[in-house]
Amino acid sequence: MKIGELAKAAHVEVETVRYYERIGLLPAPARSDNGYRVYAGTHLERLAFIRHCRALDITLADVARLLRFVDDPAAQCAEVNTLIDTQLARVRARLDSLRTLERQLTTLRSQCGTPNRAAHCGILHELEAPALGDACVCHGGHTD
Amino acid sequence: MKIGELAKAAHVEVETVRYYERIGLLPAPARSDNGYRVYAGTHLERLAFIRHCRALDITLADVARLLRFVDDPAAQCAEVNTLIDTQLARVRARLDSLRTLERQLTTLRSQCGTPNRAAHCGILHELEAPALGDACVCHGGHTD
DNA sequence: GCTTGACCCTGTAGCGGCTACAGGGTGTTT
DNA sequence: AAACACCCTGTAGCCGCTACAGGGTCAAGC
Repeated sequence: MKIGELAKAAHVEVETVRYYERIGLLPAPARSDNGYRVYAGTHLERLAFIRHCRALDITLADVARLLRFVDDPAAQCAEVNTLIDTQLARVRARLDSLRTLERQLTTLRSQCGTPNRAAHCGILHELEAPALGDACVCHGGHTD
Repeated sequence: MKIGELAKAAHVEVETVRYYERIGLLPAPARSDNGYRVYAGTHLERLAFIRHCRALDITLADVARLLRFVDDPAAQCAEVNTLIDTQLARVRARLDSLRTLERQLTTLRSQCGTPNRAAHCGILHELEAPALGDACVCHGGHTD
């Protein structure tokens, strides 16, 4: 399998495959006489594993950690649980902050009904508010 | 006001202030005899404006656009509304995808009750599944 | 046999939004 | 006079790719 075929099979860009090799996530494959990379089925499996993790927004550093378990089936997998838990906590924290952000932006948006001169624009006015030490509609009572 | 004082007042790193100047968001201030930057109140206002926008996760490119309205109070502010709407749409899209992600990770996490050998770890097993063309618990029936 | 086009190679730079140095100068305090 | 906090410029690093530039290789069609 050449790199283009591998990439297509895994729905990944060719450059991404080379990138994963460069950072050591994907082992360097054999080369044919002309210098082209030649991949085996195990490479596709590993690449699919990586992409599956990435679809779950797991960092490449954590993917590397998970791959160590793939490579060492006899190891205890407690760290795998911890890693998924941490990832879940990260996602939930980000969810919380995005929910807050949504509220803030909605409130901010409601400050401008009909477009106006910038000088009287409710949105710009609110964005400027904390600069003057006032409270703003989007960030509750405090100016941060 | 020296850069350290400005930074402290706006709860920003000194490097960030210099960075904003370098990319043209913050106008270059006057310099004192020793070459130190000397800031006026308007700089603090502008910096607070930028940070307020950043707290709302508005990109620096969009902040630059907003600042143009601050600088030109006679302009029509319709673009401001559009910009906030776009930002809100971005946040909501990200919220959707994070909610999906949370479900997927929760399902994945449930695959491992008690830590085990990696060879029998339900989580690793599920992460490997699509590599073998099987369905995985986290991504529904299809293999992505 | 010569061109076209699709593919492959290496190496490097860019994205955003900072952050962190290195290697220097300045200014106040002890 | 030394210690320390602050300031300066310039550059490189973070993440996870993506996009070149500048080449080589190979099969198909004329």
